[in-house]
Amino acid sequence: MIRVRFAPSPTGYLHVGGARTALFDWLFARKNGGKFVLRIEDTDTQRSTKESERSIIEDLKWCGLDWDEGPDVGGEFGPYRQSDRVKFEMYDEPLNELLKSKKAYHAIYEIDDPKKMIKKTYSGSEAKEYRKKGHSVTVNFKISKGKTVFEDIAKGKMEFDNSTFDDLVIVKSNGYPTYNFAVVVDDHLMQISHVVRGEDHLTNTPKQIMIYEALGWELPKFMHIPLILGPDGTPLSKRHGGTSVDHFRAHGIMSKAFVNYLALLGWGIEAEIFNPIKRINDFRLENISPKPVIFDYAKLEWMNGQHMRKMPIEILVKEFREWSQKYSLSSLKWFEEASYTENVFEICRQKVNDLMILRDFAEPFFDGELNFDEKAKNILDSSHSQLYLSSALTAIKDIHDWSVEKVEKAIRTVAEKEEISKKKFFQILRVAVLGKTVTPGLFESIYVLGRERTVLRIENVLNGKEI
RNA sequence: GCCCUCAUCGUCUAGUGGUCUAGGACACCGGCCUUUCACGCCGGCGGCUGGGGUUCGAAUCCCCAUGAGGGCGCCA
Repeated sequence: MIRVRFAPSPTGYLHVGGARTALFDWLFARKNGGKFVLRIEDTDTQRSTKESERSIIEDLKWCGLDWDEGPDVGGEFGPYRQSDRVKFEMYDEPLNELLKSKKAYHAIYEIDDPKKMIKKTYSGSEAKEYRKKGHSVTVNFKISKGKTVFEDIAKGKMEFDNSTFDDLVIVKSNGYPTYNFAVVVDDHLMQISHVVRGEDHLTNTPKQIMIYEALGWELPKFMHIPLILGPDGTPLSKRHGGTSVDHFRAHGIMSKAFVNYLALLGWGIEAEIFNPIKRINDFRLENISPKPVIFDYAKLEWMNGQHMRKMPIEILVKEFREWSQKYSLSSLKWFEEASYTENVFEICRQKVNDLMILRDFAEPFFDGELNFDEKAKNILDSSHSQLYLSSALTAIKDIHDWSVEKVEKAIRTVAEKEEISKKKFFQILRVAVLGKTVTPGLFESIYVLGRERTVLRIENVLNGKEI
């Protein structure tokens, strides 16, 4: 049985690198009919927060991932939060075994200097005495002599000389297990068969393997996937434009496109726009590129646009509604007329690549005051604009059989009759009707807006203070 | 400093000893379309990090150098 896990620490938002790792874990589990488990590694009592755990879970779900076992869904190997596992004393037995076999020892530190070790002891009672006197005491794992060798699925044979490692703290002075100890115990108890994680854990692996061996436990298979870097080749950070999944969500990237892009980063698949979930059968861990990848914001944006234009319009509207509600960007009155909304989105989606810009394009189509910016005001103030607009108004009122073609014909006719350049005339009309200089196609816009709204808007401009 | 990993256009990649004067996508540049902005279409620019080997033949195999990333926490 293949069992993989994603084990984030709830100390911040879900990072795009984490999301990609989780995606690959998930893909691997699903491809092989295995189990995907979510485990929360919150042994850092200072930095872990419930809010962070909540948002990580939400973002993972947003990415379309689901798990068979986890803190929210339970499972037979629970609990799935390390702090809970501490409460259940799940780390005590292996710890005592290491102590008993003298593969780990209590380290006693100077009272005023918790960095300076003054004594090692195997006696638990002696350690207790020191603790009572105010010393910090940790349990450290003894690194043995020799070499540690393992096979990494991506990188092949890995060999480490144990002398390059120092003894490692496995239980902190506050009693909590450290990462390197907790992962080993949990992965073993949860019967994880494949540890697929970020490359930042590569050199932790030999340390963990030594613990597995000291406990006489069977090793899982390991695979380390490369990290994601920013456009300048340094680790992806806020200064590059955002690193969290939430950042991209907030900026109007859609789940489908985001996951598509993450999958493309490193997955040697002969496709560009695709749904990773539908390509599970083509997924192989061995195909994942072994080199660090640079996150390309522009390509993600392009990909988002591709998905926006390809998806059924009602899905787009639904995604937009969820997005705007989550980020409190608009009210529900926008969506009262479903078919009108779909028509608006249909003409807007042709020209934008993310939900944020889609919102800018769609906004003027919905009821409310038009906000004319400087550029728009200048166009409305240009000579004879009033005259042109009243001609357009008359023409629009006279159109029979409202259609895009009829609208176009009527407007072009006015331009010819008034002997004004189409470019100029169309801009005046565009601004009068939508308040902006950049909009979807003019004729489509007027058609979608409908005669009533169009007429009203032109009349508002003609009667307004603008002119 | 020590240890580990990686190395094809600016970016993501195809390529696994001859079919490579290295293919695709994004970006960029130019053109077309055109009512704005885009989308779309067409075209262009652009790469095997360097040096040694192995071989009749190397982007592909080996070694060294260089560069980049990671690790060396009572963080994970």
